[in-house]
Parts: sequence; C-alpha cells; structure tokens
Amino acid sequence: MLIKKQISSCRRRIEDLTDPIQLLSSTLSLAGSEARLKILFLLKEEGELCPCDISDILYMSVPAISQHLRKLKEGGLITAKKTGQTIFYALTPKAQKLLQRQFNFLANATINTTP
Amino acid sequence: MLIKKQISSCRRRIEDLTDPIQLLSSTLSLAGSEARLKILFLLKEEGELCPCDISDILYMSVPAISQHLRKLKEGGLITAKKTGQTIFYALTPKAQKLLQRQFNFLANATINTTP
DNA sequence: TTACTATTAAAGAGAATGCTTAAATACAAC
DNA sequence: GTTGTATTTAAGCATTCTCTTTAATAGTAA
Repeated sequence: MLIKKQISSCRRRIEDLTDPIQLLSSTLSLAGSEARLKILFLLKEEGELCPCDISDILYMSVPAISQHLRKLKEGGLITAKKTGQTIFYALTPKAQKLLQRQFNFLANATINTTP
Repeated sequence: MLIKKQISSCRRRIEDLTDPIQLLSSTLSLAGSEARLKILFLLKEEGELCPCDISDILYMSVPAISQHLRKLKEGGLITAKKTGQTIFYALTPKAQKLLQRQFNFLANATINTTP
C-alpha cells in the first residue's frame, strides 16, 4: 500500500523505461517459445545453421522453421548469410549479450544432468 | 549443411536439455509480456507490492493485474504473502537469478537515457 | 449485522500465435 | 532449356493470450 508520491515515482520510473522495456519484452517473447529457444541455443552451439538442418534436428517442417527464423531476424536476434542456394543463420551480438545468462543456464544444466 | 552424424549429435544435445529448455522457455515467455515484465521490474525495485498498487502504477484494471500475478506465481517467479486483506507479492530467488541480466539491462538503460 | 475494501474467479470477445498445406522464388546441375 | 534443391510466402485453421465485465470470497470497520 503505497502513498500517492510513491505511486507517481514508480509511474515515472516505468515511463522513462518505455523503450528499453519494449525492446526487452519483445526479445524475451521471441526467446520464450520452446521452438525458438531451441533454435537460438543451436545457433549458439553450432555458430551457424541453415533452415533445413534446423528442420532435421528439431523434427519440424521447413516452413515452420522458416517462419520462426523470420521472426528472430525481424527482432534482430539473428542474421542471414546467403551462399549459393543455402542460407546460414547466426546469432547477432545483441542476442548473445541479452541471452548470455540463459545460455549459461542451459550449459550448466547439461553438466548437472549428465552424471 | 550438416552430415548425418552432426544432425544426430545436435538432436541428442536438445533431447538431453528437454527439461531445462521447457523451464527456461516458460520463464522467458512469462517475462516476454510487456505488462508482466513491468510487474517483475517493479517488484525488483520495490521489494514487494500489492495488486492494487501495481494496478495504480500501470494504469491497468485490478482483474487484469491479478491474472498476470497468478501466471507469474504458477511459473514460480513470484510469491504471495497475505497480511490482513492485502496480499504482497515479491520476486522468488529463481526469478532474480534467471532474469538478473535483464534487470541489469534495464538499470543500465535508466542511466544511459537520463543525461 | 451491515457496509466497505482487497482480491480472486469465471465467462466471453477479439487479437495474436504457430502450425499445415500449397504455391512461389532463387539457384544449381544436368 | 528442364529438373531438382533450398527457401520463403500466403492462406487457413485451431489454439492460446489478454483484456473486460460480472460475480464471488475474505477480511476490516462501523
């Protein structure tokens, strides 16, 4: 139960952070899908991958993967590099920075769950 | 374009991480909503808050806030402590650990955008 | 008890999400 | 050129999300 002054202070704090909060929540929302988190994790581990390999690894259709990749690219989390008819996707520095702790969590989970 | 052996290796890697990936993606999905991220951030800053204060601060209806709080609680990101007819919510250690980097991002954003 | 406050619960509407299927694009090999 | 591979795009559908509105629960105070 806050007083009016404290409410106002909190409101201002949130307003000042409007842009960063939007950026961050959209990033977390992208990573909050199980399929996309797996894609991001695979890219972190392998460096770069093409849609058909990701499709093979995750047992998902190519169009489904392609649509996830498009969202991740629009969100600035991955980049595309075309060579021939194959497109290789890789994490951006932004993704590596924002999701570093989450990747560490998964790396540690690997160690702990492999006795 | 990976060979079969590499595909299998990646598949095994993902399978081993099934549980951590589910845990993490559900957490990120919760934090990936703008409203919920604001709630989490407010709890991080203020320590504990009741639904009506959060409703006041974010200009959102009390039932809307209540439903977000329920989800966050089900996801193990916040706890509830009832005193009288007021319920105070606070972050769990799990939330603080998993989202520490994101909170830091917002804290730094505050500094950088306040010249 | 009655009235008031804080909160949750339940039902419903509209929007967003994530897949499938089918079609289109781009490049390589023959 | 034709065929085949890698990828994207578009349309459709079922599910999920997030709010609103209304009702119910629990504690406080008169």
